Amino acid sequence: MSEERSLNFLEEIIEEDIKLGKHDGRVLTRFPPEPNGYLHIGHAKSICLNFGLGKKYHGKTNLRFDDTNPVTEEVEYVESIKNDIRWLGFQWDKELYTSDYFETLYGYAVTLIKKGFAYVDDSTADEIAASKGTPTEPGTPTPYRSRTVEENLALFEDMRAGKYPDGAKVLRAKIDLANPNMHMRDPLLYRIKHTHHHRTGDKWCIYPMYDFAHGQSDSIEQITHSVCTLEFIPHRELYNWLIAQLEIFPSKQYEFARLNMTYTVMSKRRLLQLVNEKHVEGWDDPRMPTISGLRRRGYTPASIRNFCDRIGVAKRENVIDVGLLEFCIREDLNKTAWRRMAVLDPIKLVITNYPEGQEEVLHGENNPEVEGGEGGRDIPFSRELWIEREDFMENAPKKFFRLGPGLSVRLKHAYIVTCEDFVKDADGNVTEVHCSYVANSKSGEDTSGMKVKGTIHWVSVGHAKTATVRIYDRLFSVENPMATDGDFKSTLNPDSLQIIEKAYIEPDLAGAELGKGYQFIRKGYFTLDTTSGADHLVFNQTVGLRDTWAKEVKKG
RNA sequence: UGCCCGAUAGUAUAAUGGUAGUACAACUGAUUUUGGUUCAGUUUGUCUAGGUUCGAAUCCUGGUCGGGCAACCA
Repeated sequence: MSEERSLNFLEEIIEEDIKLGKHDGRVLTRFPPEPNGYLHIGHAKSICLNFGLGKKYHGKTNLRFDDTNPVTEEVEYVESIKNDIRWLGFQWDKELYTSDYFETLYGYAVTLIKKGFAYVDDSTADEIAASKGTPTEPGTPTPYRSRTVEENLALFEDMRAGKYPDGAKVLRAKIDLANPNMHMRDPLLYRIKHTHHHRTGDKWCIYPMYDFAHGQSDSIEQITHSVCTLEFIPHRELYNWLIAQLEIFPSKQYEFARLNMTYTVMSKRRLLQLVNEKHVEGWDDPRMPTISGLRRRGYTPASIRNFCDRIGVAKRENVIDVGLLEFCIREDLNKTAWRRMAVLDPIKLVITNYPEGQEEVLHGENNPEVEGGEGGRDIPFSRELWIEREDFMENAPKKFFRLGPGLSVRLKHAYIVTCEDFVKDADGNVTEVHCSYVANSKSGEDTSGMKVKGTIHWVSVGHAKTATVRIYDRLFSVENPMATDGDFKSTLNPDSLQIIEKAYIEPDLAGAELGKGYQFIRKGYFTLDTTSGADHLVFNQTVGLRDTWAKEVKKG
């Protein structure tokens, strides 16, 4: 631990604050999701950041649901969000809801009205938009801007009492219609929505806007460092203005660049679209960049935390290569996944000089990366085996270290075999490969002195179990689906899911556990799908192994 | 056209006036009973023009490029 890791800009700010004795050195952050969708890998970045900051500086982190818009929010989302955060390995200090502060927020609004800093406006949405002017032209006041404090107080009370229909009136801050920052041109504070809220039920028919809820909630909780994404930068002036007028705890807002990743989209709105239009199975489809999707795909919490650590935190717009995420999960699984053999695209291999009916039990370690191999399992061996179709070539090039007429390979954990013949069907497809084995070449007791370049995996025909295996590829076929001219969905990768109905797996895999990662030797990392059952195993591919041979072939 | 934010290898991210470093990617080689892993090595970078300074990625000025801002969304 000699290398001192450099600080990101937020850590620098916090360390400076601590040095200056701000808030007596206290650090309190928060993660503020709106319960209107599932969490994705971009949220994971924010979660790791906020909880990480809290932990690093001996502070705490609240989980606060930003539930000010009952139209889109649901309890289902609340539960999934809590589950995902826990699964990622973080524990919040307090579980809070902006809706818990509705009464306080209402009081704040009254305070603002009394100070002459807010008014009730009867204009329509279009009228208000027009009255705000444009970035280059100042706005103009609506006829309601000059209402008296008493009038505003009474009207606002009536709004709360439900005397007006949706959209009839809003409460606006009275700031500056000519401000170069559009967010300061009398922003909306409250709107009328006669909608059932997932927590407050029908108690309220007016709901605060983000700008009149977020900063105030931060302040109520005495959040010291309120970290959000770049698009809120222009809101910061308003955030500070409201806190100053209300004379409440001065939380401070800081902004960092959200995560973008190649070959996917990263907004709840678009992910919801993919779900609703059935381009994927659901929020937890293994191709989705959601936490639940990654979990079902076989990603581990550690690999995601590690990823968030490596991508860094800055204010520059960025697009992370999805290859880095894949590197992180391979790095983790290589050290932890138990090795097993599975043949996904089978052809039969017959060992012509191995006695019919003979069987033997071989041994394979669970994990060669660990001293002692973490134990092992028995692997039945016999005369007829399934091997991978791609491990045989009729006319093999020089660098093909697998089977072909006259070529020898090692069968993993077993014997060296030499190909002598093969059988084709009427269509010219190879159906069987005939080999002879070298009896004294058995793994662990090889006295043959033979050296072969290649080792291939296999499964005994008579002992094999079957499973459905799902192979996943990137959801989109272009790096940036949003950069396309038309609909981003036109760049969906039609081959993002390949289902192998009948793969042959070694018998031990029948006892595979949900949530555990396995390496199918030479193929990749796999995990049991949530829909898998004892009578019908279903595996999802988490990620393939690095494949330098495929690269070689591609190069020609 | 107003305001705001940003710009360092292909992608990210450090260097806080003093040797441009790290990770991923790419490439070469070694090892290997996984064409995996591991190990060794190579290639590639400060947007631009001025200025300040003994010295600038860093400070200043102008420009260029990218992003954001005019939801009764957050």
